[in-house]
Amino acid sequence: MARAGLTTERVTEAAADLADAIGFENITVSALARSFGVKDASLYSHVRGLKDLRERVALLAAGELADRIAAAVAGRAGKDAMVAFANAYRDYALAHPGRYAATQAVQIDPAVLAECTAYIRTIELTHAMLRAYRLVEPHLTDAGRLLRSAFHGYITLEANGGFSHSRDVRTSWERSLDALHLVLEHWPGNPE
Amino acid sequence: MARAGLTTERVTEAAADLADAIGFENITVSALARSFGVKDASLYSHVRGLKDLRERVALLAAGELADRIAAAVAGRAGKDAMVAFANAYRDYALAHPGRYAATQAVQIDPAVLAECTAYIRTIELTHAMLRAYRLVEPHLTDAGRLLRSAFHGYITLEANGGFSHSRDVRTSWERSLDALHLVLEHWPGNPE
DNA sequence: ATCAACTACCTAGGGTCTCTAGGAAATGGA
DNA sequence: TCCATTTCCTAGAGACCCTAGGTAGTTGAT
Repeated sequence: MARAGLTTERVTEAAADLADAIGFENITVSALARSFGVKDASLYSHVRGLKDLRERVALLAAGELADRIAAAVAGRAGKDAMVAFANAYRDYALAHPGRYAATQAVQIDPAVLAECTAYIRTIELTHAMLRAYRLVEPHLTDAGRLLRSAFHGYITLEANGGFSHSRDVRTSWERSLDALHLVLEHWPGNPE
Repeated sequence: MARAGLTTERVTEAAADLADAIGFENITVSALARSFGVKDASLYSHVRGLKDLRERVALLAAGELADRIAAAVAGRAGKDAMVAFANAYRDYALAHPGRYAATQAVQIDPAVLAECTAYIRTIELTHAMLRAYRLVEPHLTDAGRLLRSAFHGYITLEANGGFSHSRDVRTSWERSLDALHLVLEHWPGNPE
């Protein structure tokens, strides 16, 4: 009886790959076990259950996303940083739809979330990226929320076919980034 | 054997209510049957299956949402219309989280979508609402996409607890609408 | 009022999935 | 080599989706 060499990490990563392939909401313990050539029950030694598995995929993806963003914004400032942030975000989501869906679809246990820094890092990176725009609180928070909303919303709608095919999405996205840059420079109520 | 009086419409509506109560992704044929005091198999006379049921809920919700938006923007123009649109959208999503999730989570069969006007109406309403800003194509399309993205993203993040609790979301939302109004008035590349 | 046609709902059952309990086989260190 | 640990197994309960085919309630025509 040769062993498959399962570990929590390997199972999580395989689940993430599976999610990218067939959609996050379609991953099952059974399908994952099949992909390892192993019985369902075997996975329960490495993962508490489906919910736990999904949570792990979400945390994995959040970490990867934060890494990509961090690499993209490093050494940049102002509009340059904003565009790099946005594109890193969008590229990751389009390249890894299942992983990205995980970051959004999972309601993370607050206790787990406090221990994991991936989500917090993304927010911190957002604030750092906004630094050059010299926004003061509460405008900094408001602008950060709008930016993340716009990024997330755009990618979700794009991935779900919410845009008609009449206009190239890439170009449209870039024009939206121009618009967001403009509004960050002239945020209503923020002292010049 | 008293009858429950099931019809396709009543089943769909009950499913939508159930979705609002326990979450769209948690609705099951079994649970729905239980809520009617009926066996699972009985529902299959009215609905082809779970996929069909979810699709019907999505179309129901899309229609309701379009109605709310239409009522909100009627007789308004400019920023007034934009804010009314945004608030109608957000209020509906927060009041009916399951229904709203349905409009996003379901990949509608293109053939069905062509017959149903609800989704198209929302896009048309967006363009009508933007009329006062005198955007010319392709800026009109780009701005419409950014707006819908921002609305959708904001609501999704808010509903999933994506915002820390340090700043009031309602106020933050209103400042974001101010910002979006500003950018619509000065859309980059659009002739004044 | 009765009978036929239709519809609403049923029972029965197969298949997939989650998850638990407890057992056997591979692995690594003493 | 033998023991403890870990890895993977079999067995089985319970939930869910869905089909096939049967029964009972309702409706309309006669």
